[in-house]
Formats: sequence, C-alpha cells, structure tokens
Amino acid sequence: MKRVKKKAFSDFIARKGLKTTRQRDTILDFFLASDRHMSIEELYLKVRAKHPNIGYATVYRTLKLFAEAGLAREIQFGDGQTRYEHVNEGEHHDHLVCTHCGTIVEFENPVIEKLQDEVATSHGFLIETHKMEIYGLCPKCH
Amino acid sequence: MKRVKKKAFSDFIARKGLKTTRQRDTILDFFLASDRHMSIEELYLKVRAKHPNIGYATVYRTLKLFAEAGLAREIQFGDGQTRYEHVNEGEHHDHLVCTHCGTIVEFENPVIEKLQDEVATSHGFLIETHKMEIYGLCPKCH
DNA sequence: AGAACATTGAAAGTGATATTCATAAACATC
DNA sequence: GATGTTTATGAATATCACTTTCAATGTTCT
Ligand SMILES: [Mn+2]
Ligand SMILES: [Mn+2]
Ligand SMILES: [Zn+2]
Ligand SMILES: [Zn+2]
Repeated sequence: MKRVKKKAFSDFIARKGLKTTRQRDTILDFFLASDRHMSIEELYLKVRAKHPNIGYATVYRTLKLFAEAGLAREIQFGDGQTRYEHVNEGEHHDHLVCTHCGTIVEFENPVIEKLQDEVATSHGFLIETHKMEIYGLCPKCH
Repeated sequence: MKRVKKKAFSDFIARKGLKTTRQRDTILDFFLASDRHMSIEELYLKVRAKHPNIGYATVYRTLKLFAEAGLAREIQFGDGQTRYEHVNEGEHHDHLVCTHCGTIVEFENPVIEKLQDEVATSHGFLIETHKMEIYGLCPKCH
C-alpha cells in the first residue's frame, strides 16, 4: 500500500515536471504513517520532531500536492482546521465525529449513497462529490 | 411567519435581559427578507446600502444572536464564508450546492435521515447533529 | 432626569492559510 | 563532475474572515 502510494506520487511528480526532494519524501513517509485525519499543524509537528529543518510552508505545500496527486483529500470537520485524510483507490466513506473527544469513525453505507444519487438526479444535479458527517458522542464519551 | 420570528426574537431579547435597538430591528428585517443562505458580508452590504451607519461588527454580532435565539443556523459550504440560514420550527433539511454558480437547493429525505440514525446507533454514537451536502452542477450549469 | 447597564462602530487582534523572495537543491546536458 | 536552467525551500510577510476591545452612545429602570 505504501509502496503503491509512493509510486503514485513519484509518477505524479514526473508527469508534472516537478522535482523529487528529501523534504517531500520525508513528509510523504510521515503522512503515510500518520493517523487517517491529520491537520497541517499536527503533521508538521510530527515531522519537525525528527527533522527540525523542514518548515511549515513545505508541509503545507506538500499536503496540497498529495491532494492534487490523489493520495489525500482535504476535509473540514468544523473545528477551524483543514485536515488531510488518506485516499484509497476506488474507496469512499463518510464520518462519525465525536464532539467531545474528537474521535473520528469512518463508515460506508451504500444505501445512503444510492439515495443521495437519487436526490441529486431528481433535482437535475450532476453530482460531483458529497459530504456527510454525523456529529455526536462516541461510546467512550457517554 | 416574519411576525412570528420577530416575536420570537423580542422574547429572546427580553429573556436574556438584552436591549432592543434600531440596529437589531433593521438587521432582522433585512435577514428575514434575504436569501435563505447569506454570508455575513452579503447581508452587511445589503444593510449598508440603506443604512450606511450600521457597522460590520453589529451585523456579525446580531447574526450570532439570531442563531442563539433559534432563528438562524450557521452553515459552511466550504467556500471559506460562514453563512446563516433561516430556521423554521421543527424543520430539517440538507443541501444540494452547485459548484459552478453557487445555487443552493434544499431537500428533505426521511429515509436518509433514518439510515443516518441507524449508522450512528450501530457505532454506539449518541447523535447530536449531522451535515449532508451534495455538490455538483445544477440544471442550469450543465 | 439620573443611574445602571447594554450596544455600537472603528480599529486592532487573532489564527489559519497563502504568498513572497532570496537562497538552495535537483537534474538535464555537456 | 562542473555548468546552467528550473524548481523547491523556509523565514518572513500578507491575507482573509472572523473576533474582540474600548470609548462613546443608547436603552431601560426608578
Ligand atoms: Mn476518513
Ligand atoms: Mn438551507
Ligand atoms: Zn468521544
Ligand atoms: Zn449552477
């Protein structure tokens, strides 16, 4: 999986005429080893602990690249921080978010997905993406 | 409807020991007459056109009050602006958002709502709110 | 009216994201 | 492996959308 993603990223780099750098390699390693929903700041702090010379701006720009390359997706859970989640080929999921401890649980529900498509169609919309988040208290928090 | 909401707001004002002001009355009038999903800036510009002496901060604070009073709800469509939508007693809806022209269509789907509850329950979550938005091209844009 | 308290608007502050720019690094070519 | 061209980096700065401060003003109660 990690190998596949590293390959996908270097292909992207090559295709775009960009350059391989130590920083990008390092940040990709940390991203692939990270929680599935990391803010820029969180990832930056992890990276910086081992590589104090890598700057915030580089982490910021590299995460954008990951998104562009299809390895990551930006998500917003309404806490004012943009997070980047891992993207796996052909997979889609939505989220349960604990409003108390921040725990995030991923789920898939094909029936809901299908109904969403029907709603869009019935209003004449050509669907591109959707977002669905359920906020509440996780089992540990109630 | 407008009468009911004005009453609800003045009740809220009284209950909280706040004060009725010309600005609040004006902003409420403009809010009630506005699109169902307005950003602070948009409403401020509308208000300012007729009342150049009302400041941004007052519009900002008054919209927060409307939300607290249950007349409005903050929503985020990912364009970096907080919007305030009208709230009607006992009503819930989700949104279709056109990524090209910004058109917003509201819809209700009880089956999806029910399935969301089931998902939450099956993961042991005590549901508080949820958000569901479908992004795509509206009929006019494709 | 006078006292007590809330509101207002301009300006300043905040926090996250985005950009600038001089320097450094990558890499195609010699 | 040195050279030249292009891209990347990181510190600093800018931006953007709020959010708060504070002195002046307005509202409400007695
Ligand atoms: Mn996820
Ligand atoms: Mn709505
Ligand atoms: Zn929790
Ligand atoms: Zn449209």
